[in-house]
Amino acid sequence: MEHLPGQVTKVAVTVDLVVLTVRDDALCALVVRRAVEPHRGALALPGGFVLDQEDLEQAAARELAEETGMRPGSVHVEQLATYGAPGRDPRGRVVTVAYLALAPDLPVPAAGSDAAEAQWSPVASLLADNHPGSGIDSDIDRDAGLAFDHAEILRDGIERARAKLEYSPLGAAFCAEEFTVAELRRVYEIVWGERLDPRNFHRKVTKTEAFLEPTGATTTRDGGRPAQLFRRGSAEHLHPPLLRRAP
Amino acid sequence: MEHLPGQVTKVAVTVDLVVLTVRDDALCALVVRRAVEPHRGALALPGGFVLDQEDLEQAAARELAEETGMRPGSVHVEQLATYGAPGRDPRGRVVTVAYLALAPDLPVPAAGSDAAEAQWSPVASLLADNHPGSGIDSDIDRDAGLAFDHAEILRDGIERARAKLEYSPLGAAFCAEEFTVAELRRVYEIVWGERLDPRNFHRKVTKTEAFLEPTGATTTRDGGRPAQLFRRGSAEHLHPPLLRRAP
DNA sequence: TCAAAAGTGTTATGAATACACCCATGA
DNA sequence: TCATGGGTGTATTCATAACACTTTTGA
Repeated sequence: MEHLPGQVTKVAVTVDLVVLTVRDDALCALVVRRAVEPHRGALALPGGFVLDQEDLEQAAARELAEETGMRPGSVHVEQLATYGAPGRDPRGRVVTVAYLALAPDLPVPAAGSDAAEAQWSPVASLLADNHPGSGIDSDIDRDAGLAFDHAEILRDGIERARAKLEYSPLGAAFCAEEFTVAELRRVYEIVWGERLDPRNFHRKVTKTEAFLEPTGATTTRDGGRPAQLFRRGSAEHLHPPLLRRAP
Repeated sequence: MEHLPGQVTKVAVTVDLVVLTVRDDALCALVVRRAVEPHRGALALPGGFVLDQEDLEQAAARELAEETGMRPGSVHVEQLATYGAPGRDPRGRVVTVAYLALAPDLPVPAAGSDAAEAQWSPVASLLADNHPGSGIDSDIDRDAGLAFDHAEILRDGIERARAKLEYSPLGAAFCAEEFTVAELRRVYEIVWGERLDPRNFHRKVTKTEAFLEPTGATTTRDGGRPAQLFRRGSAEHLHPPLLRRAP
């Protein structure tokens, strides 16, 4: 069945994951410390090569499980974009398909995985104008920013997540199975870096059909008067959208 | 410099183009008739293999020029998504990075290109439930729907275009360099398949800062009272967005 | 003079904002 | 009883929807 023209360039394909969560009042991404060259010692997005006979989506789910121990069930995963500049990997031509994952703040069940220690890191510090790690000279890349073009990928992932909160119910993907309106609001505030009025937010998300599904239970874990607990509703879109100040 | 692990699967990478325009009151896509197997005789999206040392964006621009003769300047191109299911090309593992292009209704300057005849075709007929062309038995695939998974790619491209009209000034990418408000409105109406109030639409697009740039000239080509001609403005976003009925 | 489309004005409706206020709990 | 956050009510502002009406052309 192999009838591809012989001169066709063949390239290695990887998937890379932008796994975001909200944690300690900051938007955080999952990163691993690279154990091998290139960019050994530098931080990078988790990812790896796509296997033979493996779908891209599958590869992303597998890497997510392998490198972070997360169960696909509790995490939203969607394709982000593909990066294929010829020089992006010094080892040769590598095209990477980036995926965006939104996860609740579970303790990284890292232990047991064979990968380098995965850890949550605030995106602000990951992107704080470190030099894009083109560590050709130095032997080890510690503190040189994200490896490869992963800073660009992370930026794109964050922007996608921010935009999605406007018109989809995916903010809930950052919350536990059951959550209060205030917890969801804090997700919005942290992802957007913007204060929202608690009362108007409450009205918006509770009045929008099928956006939230009440569980009947309440909690006082946030202090004050008991708050209703909700699950994510069946709505796929938030219409009309909940807009940020100005994009 | 080649230090990729030897057992890494290498795959061929193509770019495929969803080139859309508005033409004869219908949303149309550019398709080519395949001259070689697989799916010989079937319609397919224009595209081709990414060359050695070529960026993905470059490859998309090159294919656009080669297969359709369009100049990049007059056409908006953006990455759409990547498709890599193991069985999507019978010749072997091929991952395709799809690009979305929005073009004005130029006569396809096809002549002179070495590719198969490119032609505009209404998307409604391209997607009218033909069997997804898995033409294993038949020798020639004429009238068997789009080749490969191109129907899925086309659907994704159309949905992206529809969504983008809501919050970006890209509707103008379907118009000539200079256009009237009514011409822009017809783009919206045809892409969305929905009637818009001419007067409210006029107000919305002309009052939004930097969305349209008046040229000073007028035209009567649409009949009736002369209409002002505009160019696309410098705005990158349309805020607040111009929403469809219900997504 | 008429049809046709451009463009303006006006009112009504609906949603977001801003904020006063009451409610229910733990400490 | 008091601090804390949950939740409701309401006036105001802003944007869109709906539509009457005037303007400017070609036929």
